[in-house]
Amino acid sequence: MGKQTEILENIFNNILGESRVFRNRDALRHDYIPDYLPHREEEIRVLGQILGPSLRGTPCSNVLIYGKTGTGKTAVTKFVLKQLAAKAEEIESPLKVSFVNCRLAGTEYRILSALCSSIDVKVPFTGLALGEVFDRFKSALDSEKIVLVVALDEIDALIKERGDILLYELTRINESLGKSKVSMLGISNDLRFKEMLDPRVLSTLSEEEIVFRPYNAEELRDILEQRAKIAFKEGVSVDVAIKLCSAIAAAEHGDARRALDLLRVSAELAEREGKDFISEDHVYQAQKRIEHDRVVEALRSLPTHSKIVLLSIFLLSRSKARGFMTGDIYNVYCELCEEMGLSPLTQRRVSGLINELDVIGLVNSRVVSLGRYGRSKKTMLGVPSRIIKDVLIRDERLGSMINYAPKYLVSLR
DNA sequence: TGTCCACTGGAACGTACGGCTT
DNA sequence: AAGCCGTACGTTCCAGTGGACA
Repeated sequence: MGKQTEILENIFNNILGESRVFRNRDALRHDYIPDYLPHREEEIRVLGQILGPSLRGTPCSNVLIYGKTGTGKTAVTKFVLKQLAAKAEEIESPLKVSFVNCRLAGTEYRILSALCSSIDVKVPFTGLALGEVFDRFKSALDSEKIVLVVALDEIDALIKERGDILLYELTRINESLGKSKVSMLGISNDLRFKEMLDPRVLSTLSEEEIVFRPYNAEELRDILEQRAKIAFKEGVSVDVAIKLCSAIAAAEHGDARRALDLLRVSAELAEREGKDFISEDHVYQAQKRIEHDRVVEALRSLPTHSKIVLLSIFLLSRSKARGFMTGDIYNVYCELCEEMGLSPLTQRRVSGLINELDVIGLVNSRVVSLGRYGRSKKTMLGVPSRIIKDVLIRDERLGSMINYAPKYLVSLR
């Protein structure tokens, strides 16, 4: 066996073999649903009471669930739905449940097709008119008696870009249904979501409301401790790490997802070092690591023109100025495009791309007024320029432009 | 006090695409 | 095969605007 083969063999064996730290790594993933959710007894009880009637074959009230990310909305909902479905099977009730993440689904079409597949209706990936899919959904529902509980996770994503036509249709579906009934459960982490909604939809949808408060540090600690028991081997010392992880996450938004990620990555770092304890230092390293990975990933998956816009801002930020007007960015952008033999997008579009970069957090921009000199957006990098350079320099087309000196910049002085 | 800059951001529209129905 | 559909990504057009300057 050659030396290199041996090295790889070792690495693989290490990964496949027994971990010194983990017993069940999945327990730290945020999509893992434990059989007990600490500090959410009340929410589970209330949701159970609301959905309960559906077991008897009568439709239940529609519910709106609010709360910031990582407050357990999705976990509680999935937990309750799972038990509901199990109970329904036990007593042979005509109840079906369907859970759709609107943001992941992406489009109205795919949301509808997910709903269809939950009642065993096959629809093609694309090609059908929305109305056609909706009709199939309805007629399949009414072909037998079904009580369908539909959970729409991240429902705000559906409204924001597409308006509430689909939601409107869904809330009114019961009126045209004979035997079957549909109940809806909307989950949103945007509290302003209600304002964007058609009042008619809102009143039907929010017959009941549940608000999920963020977890505080102690509650987060309980959650982490519970998961740690499942995830880690006995004898692995994690108490310090758990304390720190929950403190950090509590200081941010009380986000359990964040806390779990932190703990998992810290543990992976410890594991890689061959340690059987997780230190505070591991947690701090993990914090940096998570942020770094997030940025790198966001950066890499950017479309070409967004990258060029970002590169323009990067090049501009080499001058000492702090924050750049859209006009300046656009000029540099056009120059880069020409240099690379690409036709530039319009300024309107670039302005939109800057907004998108702002949303991801790669840049920070705000609208400022310069009085006589107009009104524009002032934009600066939102992440260390080092990272941007490191990623862009590896880019096939953009790598060579990283040291380009824009003529426009020179002409400014 | 009004003017007017340099944009912003909404809205309507165009085009390309994959993939269905008929 | 033709025709239609939803989606993604752009363009074109334009009304609206905060505040420095005359």
